[in-house]
Amino acid sequence: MGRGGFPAYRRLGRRFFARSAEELAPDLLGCALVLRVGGLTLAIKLVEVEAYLGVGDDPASHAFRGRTARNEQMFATPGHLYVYFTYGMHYCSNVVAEKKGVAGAVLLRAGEALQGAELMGARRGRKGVEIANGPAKLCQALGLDLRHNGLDLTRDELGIWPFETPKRVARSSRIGVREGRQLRLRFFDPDSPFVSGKRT
DNA sequence: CCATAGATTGACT
DNA sequence: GTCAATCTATGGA
Repeated sequence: MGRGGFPAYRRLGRRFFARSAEELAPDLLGCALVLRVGGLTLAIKLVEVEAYLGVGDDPASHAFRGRTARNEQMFATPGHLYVYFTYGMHYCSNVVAEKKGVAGAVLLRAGEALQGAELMGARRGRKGVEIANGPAKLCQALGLDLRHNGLDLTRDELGIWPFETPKRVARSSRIGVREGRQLRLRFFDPDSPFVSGKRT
């Protein structure tokens, strides 16, 4: 049995992820992202995510111009993990949505440490809200990089569990994107202090 | 508080 | 060659 209150039978399965990124994104808020490695459990409650759409639908999406080596996982079976490297030094992670062959993903932007805060804080050189209030910070806290690209969140060492339901869900345009600003595909818990910087 | 520069590499045009 | 789904330090109000 999983220690830390994340038993296998409660883990989110394929069906939960198999829908559009825009539908999936808000339902990920309040869920726990759990990594089990070396007998250790790290858990983060998701408080901010962004949906990225498929080919030709969303100029800010890595999949906008079609399939490439980098964005391959955006077309994978739903429930997989898409990790990309950016700005020469950072990793960001996404949950794959839609159905196999159709691109769509949800960027994990920010969360609150639930378990393993000491280790994650040490990795980040920060504490409290600074542990995972940004997509690259969240990856650094969990130690996620390209080795984790393509993991199956329904079976592998990283998974997602229902944890709590946010009282409210707010919606805004996405952060750090130039095009596609009219698409309001950022979802966050407006009552959480653990969201990243701006909150328009 | 806010604004801005620099870091640093690979993917894509 | 250009620039990115970012973060941090620093400098000024």
